[in-house]
Amino acid sequence: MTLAEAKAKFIADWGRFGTNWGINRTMAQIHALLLISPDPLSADEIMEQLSISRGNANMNIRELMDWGLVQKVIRPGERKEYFSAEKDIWKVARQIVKERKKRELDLMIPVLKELSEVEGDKRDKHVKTFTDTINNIRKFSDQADKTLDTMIRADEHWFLGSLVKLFAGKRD
Amino acid sequence: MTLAEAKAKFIADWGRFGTNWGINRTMAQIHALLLISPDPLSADEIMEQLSISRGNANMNIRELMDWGLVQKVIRPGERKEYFSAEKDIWKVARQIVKERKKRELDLMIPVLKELSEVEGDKRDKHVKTFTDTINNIRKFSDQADKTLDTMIRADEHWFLGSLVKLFAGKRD
DNA sequence: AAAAACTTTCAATAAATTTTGAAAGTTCAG
DNA sequence: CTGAACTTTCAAAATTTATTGAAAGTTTTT
Repeated sequence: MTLAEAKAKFIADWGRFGTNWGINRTMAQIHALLLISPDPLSADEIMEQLSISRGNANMNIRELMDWGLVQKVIRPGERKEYFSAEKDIWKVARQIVKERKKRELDLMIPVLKELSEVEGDKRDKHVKTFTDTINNIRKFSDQADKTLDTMIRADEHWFLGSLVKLFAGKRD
Repeated sequence: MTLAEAKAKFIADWGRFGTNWGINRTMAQIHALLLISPDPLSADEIMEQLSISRGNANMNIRELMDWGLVQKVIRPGERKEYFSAEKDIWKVARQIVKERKKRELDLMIPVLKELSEVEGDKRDKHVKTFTDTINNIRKFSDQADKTLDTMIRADEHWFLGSLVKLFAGKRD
């Protein structure tokens, strides 16, 4: 496989992968392109390489910056803005965990608390099943909240490795 | 908040949440409905409670069964099929991890291997950045593969709890 | 201050995904 | 077998999401 073929395949696959995770295809493709580019790229280069419009490129680059996965690079003496992606996948993973936690789990926890305070007679099985389920989800979420905070703080090359050892040790 | 209000809110929230994860709204809503139902529900009851069509209900129930999150319940002497969801969220989480791993990570690992074998001179920075990035992702994926397998095998109420202790201990 | 170089916005359009519902299929009791 | 009860399929329609591109906005140079 030539480099050009491999690049094209990686961009396509990463894009497809992204859509499974609620990320739009173009955003994932721009990310893929920047991950494999040795130097920062301008919006024009991204538009050209992915055959997308200026508006689309601009919007998705901004989104990637909001996620903390891409940075703007200004070259002295040049008007144009360039963009580069963090290439260390452990940092990328940590950043994604951090953002998703902030955007999802942190918003859900107070909602679950509110739902757990539903009125009604606990002897009614409908009430009981509801509160039991919500409380079960709350316990899980609270645990996940703490765990993810720890992972986010952990040293990059460390967290999954240690996790493996932990589980492996317990099992033997 | 009354039970009816709480149920409606939970179903709506769980549905919205699902769409962030590449799961369709209806599928997540059916799951939510079954999670809080003390007894199994028939397709007709699901259709009615969520105001959705028969085809939609059928399709998404089947998908939930494919994911191993919902089971068919046959009541002796009745023609109609009923459905119930696993209510233990730790089991639900494990099942989701297991399925996503199977559907995504297990497919991606061989692709990464193929991509890492790209031809070209390593002294070319384009080739170097490409292979370095792919290899970085491969290492991450291989680690994640092992870690997730361990998590999937772990006893239900255990894995995140122990994980938290590990991280907490390390930190202090 | 005007033009040039570039970035951002957003209404219109296109594409992808989801939903519907009627028809076809299946199973079973009589 | 036949019909009733139920489930599945799938093409068409509706909805949601993503993309375009031209116009507006901004910053820098002359």
